[in-house]
Amino acid sequence: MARPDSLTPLPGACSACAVRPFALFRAIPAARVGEVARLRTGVRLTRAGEAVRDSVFTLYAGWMFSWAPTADGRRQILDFHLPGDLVERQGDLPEVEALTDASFCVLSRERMCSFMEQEPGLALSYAEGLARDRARLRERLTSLGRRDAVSRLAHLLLELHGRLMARGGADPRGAALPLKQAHLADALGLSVEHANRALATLRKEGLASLQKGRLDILNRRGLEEVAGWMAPPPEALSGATASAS
Amino acid sequence: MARPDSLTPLPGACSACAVRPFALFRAIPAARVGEVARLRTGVRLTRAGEAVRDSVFTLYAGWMFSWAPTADGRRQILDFHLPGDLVERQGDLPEVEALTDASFCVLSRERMCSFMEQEPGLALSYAEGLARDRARLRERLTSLGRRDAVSRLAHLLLELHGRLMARGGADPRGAALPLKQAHLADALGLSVEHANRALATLRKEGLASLQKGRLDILNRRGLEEVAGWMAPPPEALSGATASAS
DNA sequence: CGATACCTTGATCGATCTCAATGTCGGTGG
DNA sequence: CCACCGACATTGAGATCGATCAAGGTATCG
Repeated sequence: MARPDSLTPLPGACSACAVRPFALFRAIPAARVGEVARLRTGVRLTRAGEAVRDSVFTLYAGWMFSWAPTADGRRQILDFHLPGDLVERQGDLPEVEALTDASFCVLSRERMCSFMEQEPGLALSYAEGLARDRARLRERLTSLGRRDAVSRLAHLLLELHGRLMARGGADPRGAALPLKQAHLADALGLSVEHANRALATLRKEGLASLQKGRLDILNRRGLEEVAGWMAPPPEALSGATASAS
Repeated sequence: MARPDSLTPLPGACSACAVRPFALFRAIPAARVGEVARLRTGVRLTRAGEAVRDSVFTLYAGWMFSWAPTADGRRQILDFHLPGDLVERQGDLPEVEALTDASFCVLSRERMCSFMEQEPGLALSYAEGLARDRARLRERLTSLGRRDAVSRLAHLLLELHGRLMARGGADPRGAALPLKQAHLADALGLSVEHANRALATLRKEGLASLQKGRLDILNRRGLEEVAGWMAPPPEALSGATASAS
């Protein structure tokens, strides 16, 4: 049931890392990848549902999500993390939890900083990732502020599908999504019951269906329509450096 | 009525720039600030309510905001920009509009990028700004997802007050806020009428009042209480470089 | 003085929440 | 094999928060 690769041991050498083309270190020329290994303080495995306490790491396999608690004890999911993503926590926030079994490379914040000071390409790659995060958060903010439940849901499904496509983790008809309805609800600012009804609406309209961890896109055009989707723009300031999208 | 300094001519030399301590270029040692001037392609003035089309600039005086249109023609305000902020647009989005009369320094994206490649401190400073934006967006996302109207409003007022305090633009009792209720509504995902009622609630409870462009914080503790406020955490990955907060 | 922009208030409507069941399915122990 | 259990999904009914619609009110400015 867990993704086959989530607990696979990581390659020892970063040069062989399967997610590097999508990760922070894509910016480092192949010849110098050896130095990257020295930023790493360890490799970890974690089980679905566990909290992750490391403060800087690259997710290698599996999914995670970041969330913030509210005063009344509920939570808001801030972002989902896919293989290759750099995840960062400062102090206690945000909380990061493994959505599936997962493995990741812990990095030394200190060594990263000094490496970035010698290697502007790395700093720019880091900035590029932040700019992407920002763009995604802006899109979500627009959803929560101005779109109704069905539209929000459609939007999130398209976003996740797009991110998976970009790393070869999906085909155009759908993808594996290990989300429970509770995660959708917490990401979209809805109650679980209403998230369920929104999902049912998409299914009844023949637009998309999410069942048993599998997303099926039944009518892409229609789904984009209800989402009020606009194609994501190219890249941020660091666009000059950008490569894969 | 407009802020006195919004249309004041900018100093010719970046070394004399009043907002540099809060801006992207705070990272550049004083001795090298001369080179910064070469990144600048021009200085602009704009009137309140006008759209700004330049794609990278540092706001010098006045306020702006970024927003995204929705499919049904409404809008979501994504962020407010204060003097010293770096503002960036890619392609058409987000839209940026001047909230007050404003003046700003337009930068060459191309020259910025190449300068960052020689000057990692600048790239890190850029990243620091992005990380701050992200933190703010996360907080807003939590508001829109999980807090009610009054709490959202209290949160936004505290956030803006904090940002102004950090640059010496406010005292602990309040600050000048050139926002109309329509801006609050569009930032908080509310109707104007409901934003008005939320504001009235804060006033009636003796927590805060916003009138004629002036925010008064009447009961900070109480305001933080209804906001579900948690003190903002220190800095991001680039924290090693961080200076003022 | 009138016009315009902004704020305020009230009444009604509707989307979403809450609460309370019920259903489904995969596992687990007897 | 079956009974039960826990986690998750689904459905229904009623309560709420905030949207919408419709007037006014107020202030500023030409």
